[in-house]
Amino acid sequence: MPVTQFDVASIAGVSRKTVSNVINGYPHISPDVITRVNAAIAELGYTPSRAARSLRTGRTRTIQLIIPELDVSYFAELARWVVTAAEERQLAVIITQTLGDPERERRAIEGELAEYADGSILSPVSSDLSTISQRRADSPIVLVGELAGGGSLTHIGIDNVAAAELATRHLIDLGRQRIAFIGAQPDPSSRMAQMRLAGYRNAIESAGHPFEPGLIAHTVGYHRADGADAMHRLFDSGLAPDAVFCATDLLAMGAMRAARDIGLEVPSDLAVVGFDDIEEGRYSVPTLTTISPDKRQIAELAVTRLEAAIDDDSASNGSELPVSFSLIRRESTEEK
Amino acid sequence: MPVTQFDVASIAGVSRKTVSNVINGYPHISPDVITRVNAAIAELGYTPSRAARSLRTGRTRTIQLIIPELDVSYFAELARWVVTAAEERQLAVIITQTLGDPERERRAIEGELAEYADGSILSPVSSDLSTISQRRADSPIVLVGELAGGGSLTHIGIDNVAAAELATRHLIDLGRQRIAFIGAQPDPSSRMAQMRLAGYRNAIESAGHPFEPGLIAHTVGYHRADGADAMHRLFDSGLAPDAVFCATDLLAMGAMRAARDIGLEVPSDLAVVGFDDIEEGRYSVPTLTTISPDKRQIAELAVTRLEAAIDDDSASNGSELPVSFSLIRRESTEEK
DNA sequence: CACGTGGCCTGCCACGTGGTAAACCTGTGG
DNA sequence: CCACAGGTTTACCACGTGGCAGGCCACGTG
Repeated sequence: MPVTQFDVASIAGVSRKTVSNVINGYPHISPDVITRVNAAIAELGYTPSRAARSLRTGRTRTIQLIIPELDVSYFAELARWVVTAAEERQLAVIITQTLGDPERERRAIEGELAEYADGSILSPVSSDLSTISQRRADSPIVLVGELAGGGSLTHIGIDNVAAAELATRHLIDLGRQRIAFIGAQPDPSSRMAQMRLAGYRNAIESAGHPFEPGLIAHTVGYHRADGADAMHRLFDSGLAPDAVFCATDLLAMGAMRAARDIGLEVPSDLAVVGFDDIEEGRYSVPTLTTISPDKRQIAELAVTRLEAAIDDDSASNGSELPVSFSLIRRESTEEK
Repeated sequence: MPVTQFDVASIAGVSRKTVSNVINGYPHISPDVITRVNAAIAELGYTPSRAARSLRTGRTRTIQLIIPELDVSYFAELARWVVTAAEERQLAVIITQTLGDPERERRAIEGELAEYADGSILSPVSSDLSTISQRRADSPIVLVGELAGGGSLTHIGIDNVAAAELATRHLIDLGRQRIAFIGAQPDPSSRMAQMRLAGYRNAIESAGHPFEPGLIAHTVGYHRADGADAMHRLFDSGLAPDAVFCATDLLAMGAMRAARDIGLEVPSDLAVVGFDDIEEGRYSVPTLTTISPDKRQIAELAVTRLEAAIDDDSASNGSELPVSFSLIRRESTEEK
């Protein structure tokens, strides 16, 4: 049987409401009563009922984090900082995985949990934004990931096109001639892949290189295995790239592993650049040059903006919050 | 303004309670009413209030997963499967990070969230079990990780001593003579480190090797950086190990990276075995031999047992559920 | 002395739901 | 034609909390 404010009140010798007032910091309470109530709370180990409080106030102090997969390093690191930032603000975090499935994503956005949570942070996969902004639930949503504009939603993320361009130009500056791209998606709804590919293409073409479709390797997902597969296919095609820009660090890890199996030396035979700056790339052999988005900042901003939108409904206007990024040079693109 | 059963009822032309009955599958309802109520629910997009339902029933269908750090691969993978298993059972998962801090761990176990959640899955760090079993909150707890017996709590995990012994014996069987251990902890409350060290020692001594304290490298944590530090220290000590068993895969990754920086070849100069079988080790250069606990099984068992303990209070007796493990041989311990 | 004034505390209500038990309706047998 | 049974629907209550408004008391002022 849970301890309620009634129990505390009877021990402290006050009314139940006074206990509530003490807990909520109501200004006009005598120091004596405050002491007695707090003592009773401590004695009984009273904990407010989250359910009752939520029912009364309409707030749950819970947010939902919707990501594709928790064990993909980028999302794990992002989740770490989201949970950390939320804890500082006394918010609980419910994590929902979409597994890249649009239907799961839709349920996460429109379902019971979205209604329960005060707000959601969504790392979208494939949903077009129209679905999102037309949903019934009225709790705010903050989008993290690609800065896909247009909607009435707040977006937080780096400029993917510019970042991909920077990464590719780095390879061009190294003097590489045949620069491949790993991680293109046949599905045009994957904005992330589209934007990173666009950045790659910009850099290639503005450097006067020809854009060769044969150097674009499509992948099913963004895991290590996909990167390894793509690398093997690129090699088998006979086009013999001397550099590759991978849409994610995990793809790059798989690609580097495959390169080694093929007998290519990284970076001398093949320079590799990734995207995400997961910790793994700081210790891999060789260490991985990559685009580093400030994940901690993304998480902090997302939680901060969400909290603002929760406290003040009008704050949920669709703003774009750019986050800084940088190119981290490591062994995988050292000069020959 | 949220849609409630009243709104549904007025559209369907029935009482509010009938709506509740339809939702909860009460047996005696005319097909006509069921149809009308369901139509009204769909029309309004009604979603039951989690808060009100929780207040009434005392159940939240939410569990808490308490782990040290979400971005440590082992926990990320474990969390993935916990969330997956929970979703199948319509349970929401709140993730709390302890960051290895006993105080945070205590709060997670005794605090408001533990009370709110129907139960918690805890990957303990340093708390002695007495604290846990004497807590006030009465929601069940399932421990995952080392099988630290004794308490009245359910434990799920592999036999750490036997697993560590198997890993170390593998190095012995390779003919290695000076086998180091990375990941010992000065704090004796870290059962995980103690058990894996004990297994290492068992294997060393039963093979007739001397147990050399100089080959035991202590670490502050279990991250890649700690492994790298430890490797450098081992090398600087002049003891020149020809093999090392690391308490976690991340330590092994750091150790392998440091070995390379030092100029040691893995596995020829130094064989390395890890523990956890994180995906990274399947693609690293070299790939990592490791102890593979069945993380998916651990997660499934944890969620299953927790659900059982929730539905039936008597099921929360302290049982020990062993999980299978195996040694995965990879490049880091290939024959010279 | 009477009357505010303001600090302190309390009673009442509603949030949305599910359990309990009673009311209703329909058809059947005496 | 009435009583009864069983299926169907409903009224009432409680879960634990915070907002609101009002009551009580001591003190200072006219």
